[in-house]
Amino acid sequence: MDQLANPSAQAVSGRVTISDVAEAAGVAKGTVSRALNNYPDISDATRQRIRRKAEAMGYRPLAQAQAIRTGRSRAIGLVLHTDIAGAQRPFLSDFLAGVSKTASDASWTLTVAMSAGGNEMLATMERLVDERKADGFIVPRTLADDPRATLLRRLGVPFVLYGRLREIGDSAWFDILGEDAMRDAVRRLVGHGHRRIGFVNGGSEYNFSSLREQGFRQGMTEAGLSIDPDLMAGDAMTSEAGDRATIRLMSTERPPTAIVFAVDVAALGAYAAAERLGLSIGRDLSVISYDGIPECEWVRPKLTSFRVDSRMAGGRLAELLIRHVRGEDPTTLRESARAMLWPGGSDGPPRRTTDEIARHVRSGGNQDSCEPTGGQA
Amino acid sequence: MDQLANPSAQAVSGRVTISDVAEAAGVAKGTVSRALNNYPDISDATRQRIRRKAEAMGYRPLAQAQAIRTGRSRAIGLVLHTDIAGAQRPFLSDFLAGVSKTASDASWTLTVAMSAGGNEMLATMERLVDERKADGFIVPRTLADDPRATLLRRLGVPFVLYGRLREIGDSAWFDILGEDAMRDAVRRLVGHGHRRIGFVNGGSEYNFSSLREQGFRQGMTEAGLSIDPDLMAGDAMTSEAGDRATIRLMSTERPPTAIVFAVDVAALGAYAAAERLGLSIGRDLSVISYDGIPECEWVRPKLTSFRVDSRMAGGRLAELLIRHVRGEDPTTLRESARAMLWPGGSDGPPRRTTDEIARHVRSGGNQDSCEPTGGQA
DNA sequence: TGTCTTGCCGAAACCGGTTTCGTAACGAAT
DNA sequence: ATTCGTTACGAAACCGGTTTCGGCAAGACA
Repeated sequence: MDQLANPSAQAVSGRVTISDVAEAAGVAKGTVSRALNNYPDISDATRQRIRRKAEAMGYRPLAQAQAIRTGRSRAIGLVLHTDIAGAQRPFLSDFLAGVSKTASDASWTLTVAMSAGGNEMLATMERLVDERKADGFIVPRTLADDPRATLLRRLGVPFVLYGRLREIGDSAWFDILGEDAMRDAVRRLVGHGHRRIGFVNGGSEYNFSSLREQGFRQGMTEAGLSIDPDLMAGDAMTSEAGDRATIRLMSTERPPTAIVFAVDVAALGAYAAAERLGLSIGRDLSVISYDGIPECEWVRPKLTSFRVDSRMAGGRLAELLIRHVRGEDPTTLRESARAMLWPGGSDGPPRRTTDEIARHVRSGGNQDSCEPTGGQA
Repeated sequence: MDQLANPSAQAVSGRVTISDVAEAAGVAKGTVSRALNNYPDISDATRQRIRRKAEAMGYRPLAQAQAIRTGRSRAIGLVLHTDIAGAQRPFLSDFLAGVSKTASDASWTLTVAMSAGGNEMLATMERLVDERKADGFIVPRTLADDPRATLLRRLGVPFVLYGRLREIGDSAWFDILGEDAMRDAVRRLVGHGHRRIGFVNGGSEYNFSSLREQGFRQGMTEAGLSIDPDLMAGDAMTSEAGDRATIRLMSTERPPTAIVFAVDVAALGAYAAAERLGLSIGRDLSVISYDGIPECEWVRPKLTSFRVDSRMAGGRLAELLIRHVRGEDPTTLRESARAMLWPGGSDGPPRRTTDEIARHVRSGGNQDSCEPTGGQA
């Protein structure tokens, strides 16, 4: 007799409540709640009936109301740094797209906050938890020893790391295997014929830096190349730092013919450095980097880089977090993916020997900087 | 006798509730609520006493609980496009920083969603309202005739536009005066000595495009220059489109010596076009653009652009929205700001006449592309 | 056949707030 | 001294859910 719910019911009250469903189904509202939440003490027949009825009426529980009892509001928390100089900027849009798409498909929402790092960030997270605006967090840019993880563990709040801690513990995480990319970068350069290869790492506070260095070392070892400490630099998270590091490496007794960068923005600094040194990127100096920021496409020659699919990463992180909040064992919520090589014109066979480059640099460079700066159309 | 609240109370229950405050103050919880929400039927003495007590106990009302009665949860909604090719990417981080900083200072939070535009986006917004995850919206990238505004008006949900509608109505908005920037760009070029100046506009669906064109036209008129329809292009929202538009303008009978772009990404396309045509940006062809994306700094010569302070914009928008939700008249919630000139090396005095350029282009360009491509260190 | 489980559901308390309603106390007006 | 109107607050209903508690009926067991 009550095959179809009155569709106007929704229009009248503005929204279908659990009481509406209960009345329509002829049961108590507590029963509806338990039926929909899969309590074991509801018979399958009743559960199905209520479920169908709720569906037909377009009932969707109000997360807010659930939250005041359950403490959970189906919201993913994401707290970003305001300050890191452009570090996360390029990926942010894609990353958010991935997170929010997955979230909204699961009827979750995304609460975003920004803060200036340090204790302020921890306070922000605590406030979000306290106000029940976030059931759990995605923790981007994992540090080797991350205070955010420490805090969230203490609070008993679920979280998923984007990256891996030095001490993993029982945390859930998703990460891109930057170490594999660095190794493959070396392989590719060796394949071009390079023998002297430098490495410019990112900030040592990030755990990814040590992983990427490991990857670089593995690649060198595999190729039977020794690692010259003079050709190793670190803490380059800006183009200025990348510039300085490049200058340093190229000013050594026996400069490299190729440099692997752990971070794109640092690699961009190599372009400025090369310009001043009168070296041509892609010919005199090969560069391979990591991240795949859009600027790779703008510089000439285009920067060869391992591209990270930030959107996919965001999506995976969101799913892992939701499952964590729902109670799955975090140690089973771990995934990784690989970065994809995006070839530009910034790497290729060495056109000058180490000695030629060294001489050129020592002579002040720049005399023949007008030779075409490589790169295709 | 009860000077200081027992700080452990908070630790015990995990959170101070309104009942805790009521008990401590010796009043009914309804009284606390009314006192804190400035109901007129509470005496000043009582109000002060309760306020101080609440303060001392660190009471903060749970937005969720308030929401189920009031319908408002102190959350700003922001729905972004997933697809617009990188169009919003560079600003997003700063913009979010501005929004969330202002929001959190007012104890508000930010709910972010992304969707593929069109009806899906409208549905997303409606869902957020329905689930009380957003009390109002910031509407970025306002279209000339924006369906989001139509929807939100119909739903009676407050919103603030980032940009201006063609038909403003009674909407609240914040905007950067792109028209002033375009006018100033023309002035600057005229000051350099340019007489033939082209204009490449953004997408006609955006209202800012017609505003910026107005600004360009005003600048030209002011300088006593006529506007050649052959030197006007539009709908360039990508570097490819900017590339094509540049080629078209430079292939006319009497090509321009300078082009004003309404959008940075389009202006970046001019670099590729100039490369193929054998023209040197900043010498053969001056370019001024608008937005101030980070890529301006990476290209050579650096792109002269009017920089938008996205962080400030986000902050202002958040504040206007909060005030709107709190009941202020939206027609009083309107602000504008100016973009700031960020000079690069992409514009300067014309080094070649229109005719020389025309000859060069017709001859296939490219023979003397090796001349230093301008730009300082 | 009587009792003990067990399955299934209604009733009611509860979460942390807001809002309505009713009334005690007080001063002013009659 | 009544009556009346305010003022200021307590009590309780309410928002839309969840969860506890208890009881009825049917099946299991003795």
